[in-house]
Amino acid sequence: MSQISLTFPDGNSRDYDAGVTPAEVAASISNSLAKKAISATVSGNHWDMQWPINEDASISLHTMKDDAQALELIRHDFAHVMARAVQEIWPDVKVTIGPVIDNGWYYDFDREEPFTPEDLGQIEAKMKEIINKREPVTTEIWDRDRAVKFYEANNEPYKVELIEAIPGDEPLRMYWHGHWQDLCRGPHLQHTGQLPADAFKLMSVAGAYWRGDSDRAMLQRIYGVGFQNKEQLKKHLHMLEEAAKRDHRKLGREMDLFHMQEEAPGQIFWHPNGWTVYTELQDYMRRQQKRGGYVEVNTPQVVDRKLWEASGHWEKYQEHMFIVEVDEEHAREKSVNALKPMNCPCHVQIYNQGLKSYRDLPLRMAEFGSCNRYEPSGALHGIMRVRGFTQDDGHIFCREDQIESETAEFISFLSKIYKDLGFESFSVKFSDRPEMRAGSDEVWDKAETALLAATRAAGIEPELNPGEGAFYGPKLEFVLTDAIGRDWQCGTHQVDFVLPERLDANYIGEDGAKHRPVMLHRATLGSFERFIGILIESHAGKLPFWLAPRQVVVASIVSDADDYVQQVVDALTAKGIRAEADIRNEKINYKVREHSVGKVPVILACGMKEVEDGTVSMRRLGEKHSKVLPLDEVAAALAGEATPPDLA
RNA sequence: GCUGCUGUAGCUCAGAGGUAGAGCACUCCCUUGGUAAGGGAGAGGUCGAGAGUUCAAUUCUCUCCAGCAGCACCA
Repeated sequence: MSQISLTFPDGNSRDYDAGVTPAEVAASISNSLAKKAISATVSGNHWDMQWPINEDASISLHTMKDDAQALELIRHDFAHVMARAVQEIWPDVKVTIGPVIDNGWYYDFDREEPFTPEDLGQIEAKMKEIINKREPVTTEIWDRDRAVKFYEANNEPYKVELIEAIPGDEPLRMYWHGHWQDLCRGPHLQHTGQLPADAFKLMSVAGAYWRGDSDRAMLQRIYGVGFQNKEQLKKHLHMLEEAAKRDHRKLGREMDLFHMQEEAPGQIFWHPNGWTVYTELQDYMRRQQKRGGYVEVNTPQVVDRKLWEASGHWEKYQEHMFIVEVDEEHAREKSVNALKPMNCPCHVQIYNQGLKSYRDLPLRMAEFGSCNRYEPSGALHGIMRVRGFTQDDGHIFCREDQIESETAEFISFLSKIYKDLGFESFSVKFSDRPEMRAGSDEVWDKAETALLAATRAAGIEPELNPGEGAFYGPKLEFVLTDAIGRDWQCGTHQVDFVLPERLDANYIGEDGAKHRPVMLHRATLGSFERFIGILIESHAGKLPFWLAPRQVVVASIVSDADDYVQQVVDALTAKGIRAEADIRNEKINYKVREHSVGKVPVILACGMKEVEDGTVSMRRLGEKHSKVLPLDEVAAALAGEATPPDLA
């Protein structure tokens, strides 16, 4: 038998017979390592303890102390054990797939009856039973025919379909967890007893389409979370509880920012506090846009379907538009209109007024564009996904050779703004051509190449998001995450060769001939609604002082200080600070508590001592102690903090 | 839109086949209190909407509406 050489992390190497498994390698080192080992990395690949190694390689053996490998294996094995538990309890349930995700795993099942929360408890108990049996995990390679026949015999149509979708004729790997088996790429743990029976929890059941296709069967998905030990599980569950406190829907109520109600689903009633945040942010954006060389415009809300047909939106998005029909009773002719679902076609209309010269390009046109989209009911989510919203929209009409510089400029424009708003880092995704699209492949090639090159030139290597582009062009998405880690697209930058063509936009070039401009669609915040939702969650309601709707509450400790409180409020207001008096007949403790819950950043308490000395007792949100300071000093300092970052 | 769950006072929630309760918030009174809830009294609800079963429905059934989680969608 031929020999191979395995190199260990410490640089030493040893010879083994070809076909040696990591389990045998571990055993050759020590008994305890053989027991503790969970998997190996062999020449960079995560390797099952049972898989043979046939050539020279580097090898490192993993134990539960190696977080990345341990968590992957634990969660993956939990998924299998859960599926086995489900089939042991309900043998008629059909299995599908069960991947590892952040913090845990899920597994999709086909079962007539829905799983209930009580079922989850039963499944957990069965899982613990399986884990405690410490049964070996074993693997075998099968050919396709055998696997297909096996699953057909076991009445597992989803597995048959999965196998048939695997290209080529490669042999398939099967895994056994005790007597239960599943088609699986692996790797897995050595035996079920390596799973921490006290470090997992089944979280929820939800529907999910088979293969992510809404035309196919709706399966039942069970989500679980799993960790190396009980403490980490506890920590995770605690983190979820804390995250729930940052939910913008909850804080929106506590801070009296906005509300929503049945009569206007997916639309927001902004209260004075929330509207203060909104307008403060809008003022900031307006200043940024001016500096960025944009001209601001405004366009109609109700627009005849003819324009949407011309732009191509009618065909693709008709179902998702609010339709406004005007009948003969109201007008001489019947017309069908749509509430503007986006601003681009309207901006082209402005562009198309008068002849444009190449000297006019790039033309950067911005609008705080109010849009309405009839979003599917299930998509609505607080103020993050709504049916009525305002984009900080903009379209840059430019020449092809300006795409790169305009993209670079936008990325730096956006980065500066995100930084000002407290987001030092964000992820960038590049989405290319979707299946249903307008424009020829040549045009798409051109647009994708240009956008990607420009992004890389700006020093960003985006994550690829295949097939997720807009119907008229590829896009960059600037993604932020909410309190519990859900991703939300905020900023976007899209290259579009299609709309200018459809809506016949052009300019006169240096050569005196007509040319087609390129349109760059871009939004920085995305929509004020979503961005404010993210802002609230990421700051846990403690907005930066300049954005805080109520910046200072001046509270009297005794009623003899009421007049002084009013003087303090006046002094702060004169400096542009949003200050209000609280001279209610309540104890200072009560006032402090109430305004802390309301996330007011600064409370200035005034008793007779402060009245006599011309001072205030300042307490900042979250701090335990207060400081007595001269009023002038406090007013000057707070005025500085109240200045937006771009004006400071 | 799909699967599942939920809908009772402004908020958080309890409740039962015989037309409802708590805490906080609100109003009034007492209290002038030094940094996260002082005390008392009062007011407040077509129990999401509609239909059905029943002597009787807020409670059971169905339909619709809205919300929550996930999926699908996201110009």
